[in-house]
Amino acid sequence: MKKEKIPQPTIERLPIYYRCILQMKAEGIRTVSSEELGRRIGVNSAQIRKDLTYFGEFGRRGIGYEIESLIEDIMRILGVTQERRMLIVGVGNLGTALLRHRGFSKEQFHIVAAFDSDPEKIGQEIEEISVYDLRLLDTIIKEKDIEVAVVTVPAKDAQRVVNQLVGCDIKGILNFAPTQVTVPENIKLRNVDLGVELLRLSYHLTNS
Amino acid sequence: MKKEKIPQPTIERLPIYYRCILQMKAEGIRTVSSEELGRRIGVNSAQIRKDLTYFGEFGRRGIGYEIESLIEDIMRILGVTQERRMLIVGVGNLGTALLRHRGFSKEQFHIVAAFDSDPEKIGQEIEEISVYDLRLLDTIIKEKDIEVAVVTVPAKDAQRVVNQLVGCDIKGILNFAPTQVTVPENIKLRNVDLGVELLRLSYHLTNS
DNA sequence: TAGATTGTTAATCGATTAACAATC
DNA sequence: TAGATTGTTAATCGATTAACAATC
Repeated sequence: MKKEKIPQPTIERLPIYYRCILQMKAEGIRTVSSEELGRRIGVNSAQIRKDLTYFGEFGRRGIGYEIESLIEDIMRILGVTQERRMLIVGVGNLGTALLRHRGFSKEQFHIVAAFDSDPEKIGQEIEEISVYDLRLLDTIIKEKDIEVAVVTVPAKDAQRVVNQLVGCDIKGILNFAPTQVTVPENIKLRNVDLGVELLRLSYHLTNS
Repeated sequence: MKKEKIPQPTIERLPIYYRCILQMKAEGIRTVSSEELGRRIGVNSAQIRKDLTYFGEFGRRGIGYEIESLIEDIMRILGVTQERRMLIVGVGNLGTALLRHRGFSKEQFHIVAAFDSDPEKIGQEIEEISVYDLRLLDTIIKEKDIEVAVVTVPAKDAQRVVNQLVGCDIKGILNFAPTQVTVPENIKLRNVDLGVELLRLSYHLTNS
């Protein structure tokens, strides 16, 4: 689909660029050079130019990048233009917070269903989103045409839930459970592990 | 303090190794080879051996690594042995979830105070942790000898709060606010941005 | 034209990995 | 001794960055 392989670090940085230029737009700025953008984000300006040219030529020599159009271009690259329906498995503290969190279920991602196996929680509504029995996963995913799953279950249940999701043809998973899970390579998996982040912080606090 | 510079990717991986061998210990496994550990985590075995030898010689040729002692060694490297007192600024959905989240405030990190500027929230207790007026930040940090701050305030307030924290001699910050904040270089900062993770997932879903 | 800044090449830097002597 | 696996070197791979022609 693409001519040249995009380096993983480039992909990791793109959303950061996107966030930064959105903020600049809000500040009323119209145009930005790679130099200025790099300064704000803390990366080399050549890096930014190179990252962007993997996807096209978005700047004007002597001028810089027009913010309005760069936003549109990066939106297209990231696929932000396409709406995506999302579910949450595990309506504990974190899951509930993410359900309530305005801004998590915003932009293109919409949480449309929640799941738990606790009978106390099943049937509840949180922010107008129904909590379903985990056993209905397959039915509801098909019914509501859901592509993405957020996993906020305890570590011990994570792999089982992920297996279930994979079986239901979910395309992407954002895993918050503090454990390594595996998926077939056609499924996109991203891990967000708060404990691991604390350990990394701990390392830096200890060794400096 | 260290002879050789430790590569950043090595530091990022160490907590992953730690998590994995903790789990193996729980499974009753006594010894592991770099080959087996690499297979579980999904990295090359030479990578693991190299990462570990930045810090010492922990294995035995022909045998592998003894899990019990490797855990102790990595704990020491990560500084997990040292208890650290932590606060949360911003008692919204996410902040409250983290306060309640058993396991976040476990191991060496203990949440000992929470802060907000909303009079409705100030004075409350969540999981036996008091919510203080943000203006008391300096006093309480000194009083309770707090080193680490978790920031869960809205994006627009993040930089101001971070500046306040820096002024109070906080040593490390875990920032959940979806915005780029800057700190002096002697302060350790880690960003966890859920929105950015969703954007990265979006990229992979769109381009594949 | 002069100044600014991109897109791109090529050099540099750094991280990963294959290979193997050391050794359990 | 034979087999396994580490620690470490050196080769490979890939990412970052300096430099500059193109061009606004």
